[in-house]
Amino acid sequence: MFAKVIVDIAHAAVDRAFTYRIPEGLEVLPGHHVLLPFGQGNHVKEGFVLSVSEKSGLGEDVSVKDVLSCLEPYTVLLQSQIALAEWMQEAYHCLLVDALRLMIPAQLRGSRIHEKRERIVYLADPAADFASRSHLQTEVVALLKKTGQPMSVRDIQAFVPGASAAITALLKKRVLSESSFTVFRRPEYGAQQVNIPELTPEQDQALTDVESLSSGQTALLYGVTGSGKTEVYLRCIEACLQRGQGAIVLVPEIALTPQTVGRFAARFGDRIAVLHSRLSAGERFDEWRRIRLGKASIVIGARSAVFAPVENLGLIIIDEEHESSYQSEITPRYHALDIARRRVKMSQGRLLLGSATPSLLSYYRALNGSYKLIELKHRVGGRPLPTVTIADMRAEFLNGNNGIFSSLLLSKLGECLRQGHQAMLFLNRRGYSTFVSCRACGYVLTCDNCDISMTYHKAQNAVRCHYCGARKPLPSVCPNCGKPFIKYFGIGTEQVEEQIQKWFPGTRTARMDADTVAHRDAYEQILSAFGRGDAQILIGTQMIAKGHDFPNVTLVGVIAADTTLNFPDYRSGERTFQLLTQVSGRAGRDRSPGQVVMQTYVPDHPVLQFARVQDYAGFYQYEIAQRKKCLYPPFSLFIRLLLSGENEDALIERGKEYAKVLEADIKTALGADGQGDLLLLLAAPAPIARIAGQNRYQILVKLLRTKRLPQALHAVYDFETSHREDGFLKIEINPQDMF
DNA sequence: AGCACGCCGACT
DNA sequence: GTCGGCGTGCTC
Repeated sequence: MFAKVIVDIAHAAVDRAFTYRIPEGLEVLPGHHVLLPFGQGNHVKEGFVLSVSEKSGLGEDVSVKDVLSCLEPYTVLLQSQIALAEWMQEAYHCLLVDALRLMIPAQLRGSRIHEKRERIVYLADPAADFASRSHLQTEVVALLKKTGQPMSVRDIQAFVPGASAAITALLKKRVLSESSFTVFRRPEYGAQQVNIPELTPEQDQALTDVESLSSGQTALLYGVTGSGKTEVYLRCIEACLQRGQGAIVLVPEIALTPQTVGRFAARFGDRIAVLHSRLSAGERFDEWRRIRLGKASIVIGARSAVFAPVENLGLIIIDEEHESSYQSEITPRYHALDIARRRVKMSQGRLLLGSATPSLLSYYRALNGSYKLIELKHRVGGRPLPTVTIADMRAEFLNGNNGIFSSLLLSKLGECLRQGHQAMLFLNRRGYSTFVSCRACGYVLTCDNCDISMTYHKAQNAVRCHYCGARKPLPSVCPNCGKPFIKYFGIGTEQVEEQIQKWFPGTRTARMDADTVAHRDAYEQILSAFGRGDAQILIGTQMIAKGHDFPNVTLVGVIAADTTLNFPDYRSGERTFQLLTQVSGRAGRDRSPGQVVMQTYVPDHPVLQFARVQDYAGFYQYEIAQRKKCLYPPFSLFIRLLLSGENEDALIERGKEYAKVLEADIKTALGADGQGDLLLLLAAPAPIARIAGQNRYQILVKLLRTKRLPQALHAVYDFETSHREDGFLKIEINPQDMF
C-alpha cells in the first residue's frame, strides 16, 4: 500500500504530493498526521496523508521511502477538509499546506501539545486492613476507604498535603492500584440559566424558512437590532441536532464573550465547543479534539472556526455576517463566508447569515435569488426602535457654538443624567486631537516613519502615530518655524471625556478605545463595570458599537457621524451605515425608549438620512445604484496589488513597470474580444504612501464579471507568484479597506 | 525548508 | 594548488 502525502513545509517547491510506502502492520488512512524521512539527509518531517492506494503510480527509477509512523491514533483531517483545502489551493492560489494548517490546532504540529491525563488511584483490596508507621500513607488509605471510590492524585493531595511520595510508596507495595484517563482542558464561561422564550410569529416563520431550505443553500436572516436573531439560531441548531447533525456558529471575535458562549451553553451544555484566539494552547487543542472525537457537535468560534472538524455538518451560522473580520488578513486570504458556502455545499448542509445591516453583497445576492431572504422586521416585545435626530454642526457653528457637542446633545445628555439613565458617546478616533499643527506656519506634525499626521495623547503628553505606534513628546515650539504656536486640531475620545467633565462636572465616565483596553480582559472589565452602573457615560470608538445590551442606556451620541464617510474607499458608505445602525441599536434596549443624536457637517448626505430613519432597504437602493454607476463590486471584481519597499524612487519605478506587465498579462488572458472587461488599471502611491518606514505603491484593477473573469484572475495570481520574490507584493481581492 | 552539487576568488 | 563563497536544483 502507498500513501500520497504532503510534507509539512510551507514552500512552493515541495507543495505537492509525495508517495510513501506504508509498511506492514502500520495502519495509515487519509487524514493521518505522519512522520516521514524527507530529502537527502532523510530528515524526519511531519506530513499529512491525502490519499491511500494499492499502487505507487511511480516509475521504477523513483526510490520510494516508508512512512515512519502516525503521530495521533486518529486522523487529524476529515476527507471533506482535505477536499476543502484542495479547493482553497485553487481558489486562493495558496499552498496546500497553508490551507491544511488552518484545519488543525497550530500546536499539534511539532507535537508541541499533548493530551492531559489525570492519574487516579484506588485500593487494590478495599477490604484489606492497612497499618504503617507512615502517617501520610495511613491517611491516604483512610481517605480512600472513607470515600469508597477511586480518587485522582490531585484530589488526594488536596486532602492530604504532601501525599505524593506516600502514594508512590503505596503503589510500590501494591496496596494501591492506578490508572489514568484523559481530561479535556475547557475554557471557562459563565453558565446562564436556561430560559427558552416563546418564539414570535416572525421568529417562528424564520425558523420554518431555514428548515425548508434545500441542502447546500444559503439564507440571509435580515433582522433589525433586538429582533431576536439569536433565538432563531438556537432553534435552528436544536433542529439540526435532532437530525443527528453538527453545527458551526461564527461570531466576530470581539463578540465572543463568556455571555455569548454562556447563552449557547445554557441550551446545549457539553455539546458545545468554543474556538477563539484567547484560549490557551491546551484549551484550544482539547476543544478541537472534543469536536474531532465527536464529543462536541456544536462549535462556536471566530473566523477560523469555519474549518472545525465537524462531521455530518448540517448547519453553519454566521452572525453579523457583514463584519470585515471574517476576511483573513494573511494568506490564504480567505473569507469565512466563502468557506462556509463551500462547506455546506459539500456536506449538503445549510448556511444561515444573520445581520441587522447586511453587507451589500449579501443583500444583493438575496434579492437576486441566490440566497433566500428571511426578515425579522420587529423588535421582540414590540419595543420601538430608538428615535434618531441629526444635529447640524454647521448651524451650531454659525450660532456661535464651536464646541464638540451640539446644543441638542448637551440638553439630551443633561436630561439623561438627571433621570439616572446611562449614555454612550461614540467617536471613531482615539487620543485627544487628530492632528497637531503650527498656527504660524501651518506645519503639521507627521510621523518620521509614516506618511500620516500624528495624534496628540494628552494623558501621556505625547504625540503618537496610530499606524506604526511611534511616539514623541509634544514640542513646545514649532519644529519648522520655531514659533510657540503649536495647537491641536480635531477631536478624539480623550477630549470627549475631558469635555464631559467641563459640561457635567463630577459625572462618572468610562473610556473604551485601543488605549484603555491595552491589556487583556480590559474590554470585558470596562463593559461589565458600565453594565453595573459604575459609570454614567461610556465614551468609545467602534468597540462600543457592538456587544452587550445595557438596559439603562437611553441615549447614544455620535460625535462625528461623517468621519468614516470620507474614506478613500468604495465601501465607506456601507461602513458608515453599518456603524451608525449598530451604535444606534445600543439605545433603548429596555423599557425606556432610546434616543440617538448624530452630529454631522453633512446632514443631508443620503447615507446619514437613511441611517436616521433606520431604512436599510432605502440605503441599499441608494448605495447599490452608486456601485452600479461606478461599476464597483458586486458589479465588478476589484483587485489591489500593494507593493512596498524602502526606496521610494525604485518602488515607483517598479510599480509603473509592474502595471505595464500586468496590464499586458490581463489583456492576453481576456483575449481579443474581451478587452473591454478590463475596466480600470491604476498605478499610484497608496493613500498612505508610507507606513513604518516602508513606502507603499498600489495597482488597482477593476474587472467586469464576465465568463472570462477566471482567466483574468489567474493572470493576476500568476503575476503575483512570478514577481513576489523581487520585492514585497501583496494581492487583495475586493479589499476591506484601501489604506 | 534544507541539503548537495558546482563553479570562481583569497589563502597555505 | 586547496578551502569556501552561496547560486541552482531536487526532494517520494
